[in-house]
Amino acid sequence: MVAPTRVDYPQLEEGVQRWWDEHDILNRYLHRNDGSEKRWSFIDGPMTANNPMGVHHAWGRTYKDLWQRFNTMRGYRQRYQNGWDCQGLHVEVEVEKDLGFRNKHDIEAYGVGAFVEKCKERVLHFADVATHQSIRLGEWMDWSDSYYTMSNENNYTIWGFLKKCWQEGWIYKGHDVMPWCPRCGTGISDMEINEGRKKVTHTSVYVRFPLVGRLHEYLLVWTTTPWTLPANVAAAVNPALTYAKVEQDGNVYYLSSDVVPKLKKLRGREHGEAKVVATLPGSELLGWRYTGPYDELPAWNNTHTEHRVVAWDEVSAAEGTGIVHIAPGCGREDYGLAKEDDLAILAPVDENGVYVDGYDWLTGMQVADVARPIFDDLKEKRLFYQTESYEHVYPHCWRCKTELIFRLVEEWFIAMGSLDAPGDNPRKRLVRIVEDPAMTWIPGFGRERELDWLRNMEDWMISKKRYWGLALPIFVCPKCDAFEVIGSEDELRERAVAGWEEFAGHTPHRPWVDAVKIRCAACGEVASRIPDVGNPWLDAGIVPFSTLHYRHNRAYWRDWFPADFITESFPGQFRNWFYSLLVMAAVLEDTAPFKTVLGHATLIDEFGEEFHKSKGNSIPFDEAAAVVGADTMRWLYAGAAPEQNLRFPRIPTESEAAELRAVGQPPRLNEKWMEARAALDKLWNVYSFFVTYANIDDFDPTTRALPVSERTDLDRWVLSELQETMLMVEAGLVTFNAQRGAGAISAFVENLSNWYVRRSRRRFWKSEEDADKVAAYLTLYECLVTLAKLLAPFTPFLAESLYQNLVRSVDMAAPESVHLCDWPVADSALISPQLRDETALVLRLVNLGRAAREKAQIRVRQPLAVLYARVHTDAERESLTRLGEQVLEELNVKRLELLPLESDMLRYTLQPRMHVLGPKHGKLLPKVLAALRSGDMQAKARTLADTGRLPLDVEGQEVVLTPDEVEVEASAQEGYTATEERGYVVALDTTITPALLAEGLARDLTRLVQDVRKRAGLAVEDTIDTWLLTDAELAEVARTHSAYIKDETLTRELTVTALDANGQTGVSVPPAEGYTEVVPAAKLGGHEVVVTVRKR
RNA sequence: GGGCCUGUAGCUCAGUUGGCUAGAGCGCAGUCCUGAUAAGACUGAGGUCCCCCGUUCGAGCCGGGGCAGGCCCA
Repeated sequence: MVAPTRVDYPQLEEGVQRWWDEHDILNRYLHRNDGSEKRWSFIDGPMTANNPMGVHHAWGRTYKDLWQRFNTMRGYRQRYQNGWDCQGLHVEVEVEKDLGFRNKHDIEAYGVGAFVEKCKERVLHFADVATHQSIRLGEWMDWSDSYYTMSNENNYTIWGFLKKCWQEGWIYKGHDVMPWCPRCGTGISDMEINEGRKKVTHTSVYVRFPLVGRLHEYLLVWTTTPWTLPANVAAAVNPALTYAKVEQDGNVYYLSSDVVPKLKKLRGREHGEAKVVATLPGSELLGWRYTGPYDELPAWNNTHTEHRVVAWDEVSAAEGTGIVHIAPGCGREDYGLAKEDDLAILAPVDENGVYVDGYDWLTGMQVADVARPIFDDLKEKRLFYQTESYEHVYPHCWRCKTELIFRLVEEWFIAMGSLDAPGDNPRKRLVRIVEDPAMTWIPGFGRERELDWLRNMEDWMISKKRYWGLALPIFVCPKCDAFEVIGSEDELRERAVAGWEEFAGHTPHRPWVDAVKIRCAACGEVASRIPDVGNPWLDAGIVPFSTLHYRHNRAYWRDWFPADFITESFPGQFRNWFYSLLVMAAVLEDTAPFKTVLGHATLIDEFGEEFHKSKGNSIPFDEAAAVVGADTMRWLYAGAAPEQNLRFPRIPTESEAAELRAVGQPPRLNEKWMEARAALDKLWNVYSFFVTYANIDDFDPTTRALPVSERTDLDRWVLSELQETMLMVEAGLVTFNAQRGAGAISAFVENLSNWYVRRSRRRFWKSEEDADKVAAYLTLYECLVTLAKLLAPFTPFLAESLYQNLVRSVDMAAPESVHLCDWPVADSALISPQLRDETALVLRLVNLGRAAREKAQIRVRQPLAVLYARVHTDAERESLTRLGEQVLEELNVKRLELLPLESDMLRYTLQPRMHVLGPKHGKLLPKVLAALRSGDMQAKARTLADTGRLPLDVEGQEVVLTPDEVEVEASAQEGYTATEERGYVVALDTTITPALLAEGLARDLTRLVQDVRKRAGLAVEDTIDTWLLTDAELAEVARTHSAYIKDETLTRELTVTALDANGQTGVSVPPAEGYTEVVPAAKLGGHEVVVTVRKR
């Protein structure tokens, strides 16, 4: 067995990984439970294979691996399948960047087929990169069996899903207004829009709309996007706002009352004085007709409708005129309003932002170029009022910085239906599934979040006008406009009337699948697939079907569906993965796709910022692993509260780490990391301690045995704690609470290190090998081996290292790896509540004793004669007669005396127990308390102690209190060196006799020699000869206590030489080859001493 | 505007069904202990438990109303 005192985690992990690889441990782990009756189904949410993995991905992956490992050790058969998310715009964007493309034309010119192949290549590359990074994390998956959402099976299973939706009548073609880059010719998603907002100044314009039937009366409207005026169909007012009727230059304007002052500023030279002649509520304007600014255009004339004033609650007077120009084809809110109020919709521009036919002189012009011509045109038509510079934050394309426009596009949707509607629909199914308490959400608020989304979400827009993605299997007939959905590759082949040969042998992607034509079932015309690709969440949502062979092996699917467990980062997933999983399971089987979902919050950097590639603060996982180690990160993640954002501490830079490595040191981490890893470091210390002495003693645990019943209280206590820890870790993990599990392990390591090992050190370093020593070895060994197994799911590398060194080095019959071991099961017979309580009592008294020493300013090395203790119960007094020795040893006191009740060191106070008295006395309670607290407390305490009852006079009535209602608490009388806590009192006799003083000096001296030994570079077990040169007084002490000093310092021969009053020595001269230190007088109670040690 | 969550020590957070003098870790100051320890122990400084109102003998906790922050949806 070998264990350095300091551990270099990254180095250790590299070694363990190499060993795993050499011994094919992963494979044996994957097949360990092949024959098991029990199965546990985990489904991996696919990670985007578009970039290397950052440390923020490792949080969730730690959870995934942790529960798989835990359940493997518990004997559950599993699939261990990892997944990669492959299709979508984010991949296209990266490939476009790589190729230097700027827009869709570049892609078309390059060739869609070649471009799609590039996307595939990129995905395969980064799946490979992330696989290696995940292995570095210690994540154990069947890496040869990862699923890819771009696979044929995944895509065709979605086709089946879409066909089912279509058969139910839930697929439809709809329209939506979305942000659009006229240069790139593509829609911009909500995620993308957030990256491109910029502050800009536009020339806004005030326009007057002439009211029909009210001569010279106008609505005054305002817009920052003049190019949308030709698409105007309505004007919106807030019915709750007050509007003013203003007279100016012989005309009448309507606008929000709040804006009137602004009008005076605006009027400029062209307009005269404005006068408010009346006010009226917005509701009165509703339904008024007006003449639109571009009614002369054919596009408007084709609508066969009129412009009118409509109501919109969102209209405010904060900007503009309180009357909003509505162009439903050019604005999201406008479009929403149009649907509500059944307004006409004009879509004036094409995908390049150019006016389409029907807009007369505008047709063929770019939106970016029309502001000035439109102002001129309005002036000519006498509709122009004024322009105004307006600064605001406006969305831009995050790739090419072009200002976005809002544009009506045709998209495909899955209808969600309404909860109020009659009959069946997806929304009803989804809500029912998520409301079912059989589904567990951790943290619990997740369910409400998801339900909120499900109740309020719009229909699911599944189409995107791009290239790399699911080919939506929707075929539209050019003649009769009927559409149908093809549900599988077989169906496509059967229906194909053209292009099949061209497609055969390709993946179902653009452009190859586009070649296939079918015959319209309704009219017999040849129909083509729509060019759109699918929303990538379809790809991820189908996974519980596609990867479980839903189409071809229903028995297998039934075996693994639904998932027992999924875990992902909460933010976003409510409307992404969780949502798509739910929709697909609801549509296909009307059932839940998973039983338990664990969500975690966001990993943030040391400054509280989210990790983001574009911010430049992303930390590649393997870089961090090389410095802090994978186990350290895993421990940080496992110990974190999943519902709270987790701060990732700063890691040393490459150069800092390299500097230390150059001198053979592991990278030094900051306090935050040290704190996060404290339990692991502490465990390593204990382990290193054990190995040190086991080596010295040549201790072999396989050849020794000693029944637990024959071991000491201390041993049985720590074994009891160990069993309880096992129960707690298991209880935590079974309920998907890793924090609880990690916390239990940390707490145990703390107890093991700070009490068990601290109290047991002497048992290990004493020279004779008796039953007590064997007991100590066996007990500590048991603790360490069990900890290795408990830690295996959390920190697989460290656990393996401990296990190999502790177990495999002595027992070749044991499982070859800790990850092939069974999960340790607690032996409840070893749990002793009595020992737990007794040890807690000892610890309490020790702490009180240390505090008392602090108060008396007497260091622990100075022995004292008597410690007085006051405890509560007879049982506690009895315990102390057995365990008092531990208290005395720890506190360096000779004798323990229990204080009698009547001791004059104590005084008593009466503590009312509110939760008993409160319900009993209610409103009378304040008076009862007053009566209790008045008068002689000591006498009352005595009465209660003697008679078991305490009568009180409360407003002439007798109220009797009993011991379970009032607690008698002892505290120390003033003037004693005593400390107390909740009625436990510890007092010290601070008299230091000359004998005690000498003994204290001897201990100081011993400690000094130990320090010298250490600095001399001696090994722990080296025996030495020691020379001391000092004054007569200390020399005398050293001679008196020589046996003690020799024993403690492994000194065989101790030579003490006293200086006489003149500083002259006697005879003995220390050898020149020894190691000598002069210890100044200040360090040893005023005695200077020269210490020499020499290895024998 | 709607939903969910959060507000307690300098920082990060606990705080059980309402009950005595509100806790922990880190950090800070001091003392101690240590041949396992980059460890540990003790003491100290540090709080309007976001604010207001209510219920109650009693509110950090329950109810109402605000304020501030986060996430999501409009």
